[in-house]
Amino acid sequence: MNAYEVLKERGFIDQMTHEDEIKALFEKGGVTFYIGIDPTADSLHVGHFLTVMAMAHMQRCGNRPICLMGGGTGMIGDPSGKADMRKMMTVETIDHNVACIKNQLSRFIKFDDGGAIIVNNADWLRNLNYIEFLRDVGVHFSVNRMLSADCFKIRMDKEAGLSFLEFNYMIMQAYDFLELHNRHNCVMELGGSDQWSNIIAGVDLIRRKLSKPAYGMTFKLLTNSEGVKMGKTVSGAVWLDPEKTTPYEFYQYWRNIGDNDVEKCLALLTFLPMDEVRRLGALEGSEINKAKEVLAFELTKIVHGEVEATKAQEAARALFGKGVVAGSVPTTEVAAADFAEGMDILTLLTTIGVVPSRSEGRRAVQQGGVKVAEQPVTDLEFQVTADLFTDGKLLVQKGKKTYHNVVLK
RNA sequence: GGGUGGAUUCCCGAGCGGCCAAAGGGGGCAGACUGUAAAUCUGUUGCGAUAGCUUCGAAGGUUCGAAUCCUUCUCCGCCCA
Repeated sequence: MNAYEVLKERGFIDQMTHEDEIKALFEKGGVTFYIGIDPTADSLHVGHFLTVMAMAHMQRCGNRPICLMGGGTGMIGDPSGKADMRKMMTVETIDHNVACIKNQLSRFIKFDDGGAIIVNNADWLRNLNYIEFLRDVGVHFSVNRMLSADCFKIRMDKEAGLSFLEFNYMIMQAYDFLELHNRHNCVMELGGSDQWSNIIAGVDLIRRKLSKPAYGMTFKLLTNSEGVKMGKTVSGAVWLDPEKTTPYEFYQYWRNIGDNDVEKCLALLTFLPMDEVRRLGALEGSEINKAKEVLAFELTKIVHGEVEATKAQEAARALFGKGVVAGSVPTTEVAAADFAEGMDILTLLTTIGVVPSRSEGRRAVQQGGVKVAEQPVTDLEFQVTADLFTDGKLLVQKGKKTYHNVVLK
C-alpha cells in the first residue's frame, strides 16, 4: 500500500489541493514533504501526535519527512483558530522548546541515513532583510485575498482584532515552504485542518514564483464524536512528556475514551492493521471496553515504550478490578514521623496533592468521595495513623478515578 | 488624534450604594445509575475548623457601608479622522 492509501484508509485526510496528482505522486513514492511544529511548549501533546503518526506512516511507505521546527515563526504566533493573540515568547524559551521537541520526535521518526530531517526555520527567518523580503515574497500576496482567508476572517469579526504581526504569519509560513522546496526539494506541506489557509499560501507562492508544482494536504483534527477537540483535560493538554503527563494518566485518558471514538482513535493513533481496528471498533456494549484497553495499551506503548505500557495497564486493572494495589499509581513519599501522632485527613489530601485546597478536601469528604485503604472516610476529623499502612504503603482515593499511594519514608 | 462603550469569581454573563462571596449558563468535582463510557438525575463549586479573611482591570478618594459613586491610570472594542 502506498502512503496515500494508508492515510485515506485510516481516515487522516481532510483536504487536498490536487487530489489526483497527489495520488500519483505517492504511487511513485519518494516524496519529500514537511510538517511544521510550533515550539509553544517544551513537549509535544496529543494533537501533535496525530500528525506525527501521519508522518510515521508516510515514512514507512518510503517517503521522506521534514520536521520543520518553528523557531522563527514561533516568534510571531499563528493566529489560525485562536481567539486571542498569543503571548510573545523569548528567543531562549523557543530555542529550549525546539531542543526538547526534537528529542521527542526522534522516538517516532527515524532520522538516520537521511530518511528524515529536522530543520528550524529560525535559520532563514530570523535574519531576513525586510526590504528584500517584501520585494521577493511580499509582491506575490494580495491583501484582499489574505483577508478573505478563514483564519483571518474569524479574527476580523471577533472583537480581539488581529495585529499586523500575526497577519504576517501566513507569509512566513508560505516562505518556509518555498525555502524547503529550494533547499530540500520538498513538494508537499501537511498540517492540521486549521492550517489549510497557510498551506495554500505556500503552494501558491511556489507555483507563482517558480512555476513549479507544489501540493498541500491537511489532516482531520482529533475531535470526539461531539466535535470537541480531544487531548485536553482540565489540567491542560495530554502531553507526551512523562514528566507532564505520567504514563498511567496517559493510559487512563485513552482507557476512558467515549465509545464512539474508539475506532477512530485506533485507526489514527496506533499501527494496528485496519482489519483489527474495525473488529475492535465493532464490539458492542461493555465489550467495547476491550477495545479501549487495546487502544490505551498500544498508544502508551508507542509513546512511552512497552515496559511503561504494561505497568500502566496492570496498575489500572488492579485498581479497577480487584482492588489490589500495584505500582505505577501516582505516589508521594511522606516522612513516617508525620503519622506518629496521626495526620488529619484534610492535611493528608492536600499534602499529597489529591485536592488543591482544604476547602475542596472538606467537600470531597462530606460528599463521601474519599477513601483511605479502601475504607470510606466521612469524618472531617479523621486521623490517619501509621497502623493504617500496609508494608509502608497507603492507598488514598478521591472519587472513582483518582488514586494516590502514600509511601512512608 | 476625536468621540463612545467596556474590563465581574475557571469561561460566558447578570448585578449598578447595604439583603453580594456576588443571579443564570457552561465547565469542574462528588454522589446515584452504569461498562473506569455516554446520557440523565442530585449535590457542590474563593480561602478558612466556627469566627473570620481576601475577591468584581490598577491605584487613590467619597460614605457608617462600594462590584456598584468620584479621580487618575492601564488594557480592549466600536465609530470618525
